[in-house]
Amino acid sequence: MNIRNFLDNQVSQALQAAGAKPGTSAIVKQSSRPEFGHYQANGVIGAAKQLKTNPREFAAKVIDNLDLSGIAETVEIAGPGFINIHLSQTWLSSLASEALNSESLNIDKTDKPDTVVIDYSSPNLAKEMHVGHLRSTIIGDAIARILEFTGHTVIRQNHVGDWGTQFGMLLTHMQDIEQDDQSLTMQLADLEQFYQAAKQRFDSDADFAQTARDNVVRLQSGDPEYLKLWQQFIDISLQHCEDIYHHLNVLLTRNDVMPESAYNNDLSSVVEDLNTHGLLSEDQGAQCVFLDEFKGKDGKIIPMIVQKSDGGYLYATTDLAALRYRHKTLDMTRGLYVIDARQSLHMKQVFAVGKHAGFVPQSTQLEHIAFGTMMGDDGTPFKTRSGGTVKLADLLDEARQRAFDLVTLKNPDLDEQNRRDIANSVGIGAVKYADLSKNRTSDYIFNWDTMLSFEGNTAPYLQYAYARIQSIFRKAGNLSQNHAIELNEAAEIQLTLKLLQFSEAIDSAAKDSAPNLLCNYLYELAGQFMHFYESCPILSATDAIKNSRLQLANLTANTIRTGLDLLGIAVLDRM
RNA sequence: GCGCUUGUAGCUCAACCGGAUAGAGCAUCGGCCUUCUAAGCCGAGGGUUGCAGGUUCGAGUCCUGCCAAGCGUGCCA
Repeated sequence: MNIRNFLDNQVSQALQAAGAKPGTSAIVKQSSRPEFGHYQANGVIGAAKQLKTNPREFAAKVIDNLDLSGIAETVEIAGPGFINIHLSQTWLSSLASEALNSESLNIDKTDKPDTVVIDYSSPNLAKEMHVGHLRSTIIGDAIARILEFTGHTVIRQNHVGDWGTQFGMLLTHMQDIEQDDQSLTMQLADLEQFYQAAKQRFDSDADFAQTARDNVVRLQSGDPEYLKLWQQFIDISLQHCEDIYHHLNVLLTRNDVMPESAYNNDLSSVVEDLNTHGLLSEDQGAQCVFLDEFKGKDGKIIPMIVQKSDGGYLYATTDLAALRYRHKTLDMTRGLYVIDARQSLHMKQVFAVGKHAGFVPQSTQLEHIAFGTMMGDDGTPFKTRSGGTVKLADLLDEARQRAFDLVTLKNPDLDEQNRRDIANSVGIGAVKYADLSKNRTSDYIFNWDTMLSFEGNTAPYLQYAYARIQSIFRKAGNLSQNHAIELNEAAEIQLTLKLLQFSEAIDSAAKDSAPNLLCNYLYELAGQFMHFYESCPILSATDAIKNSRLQLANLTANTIRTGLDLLGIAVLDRM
């Protein structure tokens, strides 16, 4: 049940019954201030303007056509012609009971399910995952979970980079130390160092460099020995990724991996298809697509190059092949690409060329879910103190360690294993939430102290609210189900209303692929709960009130758990 | 040159197809632990929403022009 949508429908119908043009929307929103009720309709004024009538008089006519008996306590005209709706407390409490008795918290599934292909994480397997992969991985994972929850068919695609010239260098280095199996396993345990070692040989040893280049050709021509070596390297690198995904509580598995190399055999036909559609033109030896829509004020068109003058293909070609595959084989109706904002021109080109070439129908909804760069305190891209890239594994270790220190400080009596477990959820949750709670389009400043202060709008705040509720339940003993919810105190009403708005938060997060909207909601919910917790004692209240408040606490816990789960963040019974 | 993105409190960020008095957290200051976990709660101060115009009942939000920053822009991904 999405209350906003429900009221919007009701008021919109009344609006049209009162004489507004068909299709006029009531624009119902949550009220901006408590004295304006629970919801306000903003569309009446504009509709009255269109009809050239007095907004307040028109609003009265709309109310005459609006029947919210049993739902609204009062419906009133305010200001220049707003309609303020105060919901009935009995309606709110009955909705809360319904949510409590529903598996899905009474959240509606979409009536227009899409097959959404979501491309996220997509690291390059030549190196170890670093902080540059963090945002795509956790934002994409949250969006995938949210869309799945709202009833869409979600197909995850981890478009890993497993092909390219660096592999010649890596495999050659690997081959040289393969004789000693033990040593190889050890060296591959740190892929970053392995890459650096191979790179150093490549740069300083001309013979090695030549062998590496020859080996790229051997690999690409399908030499079985080299393919075997390559497969071995890829397996190990993927295992590194899976370890990270596991620690991060990200749902990607090996089944979701659809590597670049999988499209190798499609690339030439992509170029042929473009030619068939008359999109291809040769320029300075390269095969290009020039589209008018990429023409600037200066009259120049930025082309998309799909084949180099030496005959090699580019990532644009691979992306087009992937697009075609996602339509033909996966039946995608909506495609989301959770990729760095710097690729926005590239994504626009892929989408435009893909549609012109008929790789996907015009109706397919293709979206670049862009996000900003992760910055350090100084406003430059996030690096280690010595200027190197930060390995994701190290970053997560630090988060867990810092959280462990804090848990130990706050709760020294818990045994160590317990504190480790709590620290894992708190540390990882804090890292993810800090990112997810921000509007993804702007650059993101990563700061340990802000993130792991564990105060204010952070994952631990939400986890703490949940842990407090669990503590109450432990003390309350058996929880009687299905007890009536009585709303008397302002804090109870506000909490209930907020609980019932979970559906609205999920819908807006799904619509805009914006997990931060869900974060905002959960933070406000936890805040409402904290307020309720302080002002409405539960266990010491009389039975009727105690049971009622326990129901509210229970629904709050279910909502926080579900909401955090959609973000890929765990809850804790104690912390 | 052209294009994309961003500019809101000292700092990090919100503000839901334009809505009523622009909200939080951190930091600062002041209160609250014999009462369900103080990782909490209550309160105070802090703003010309980069600048200038425009559109209208109403603009942080839309349009135009400037300013500033970042990124991208034919054979890396």
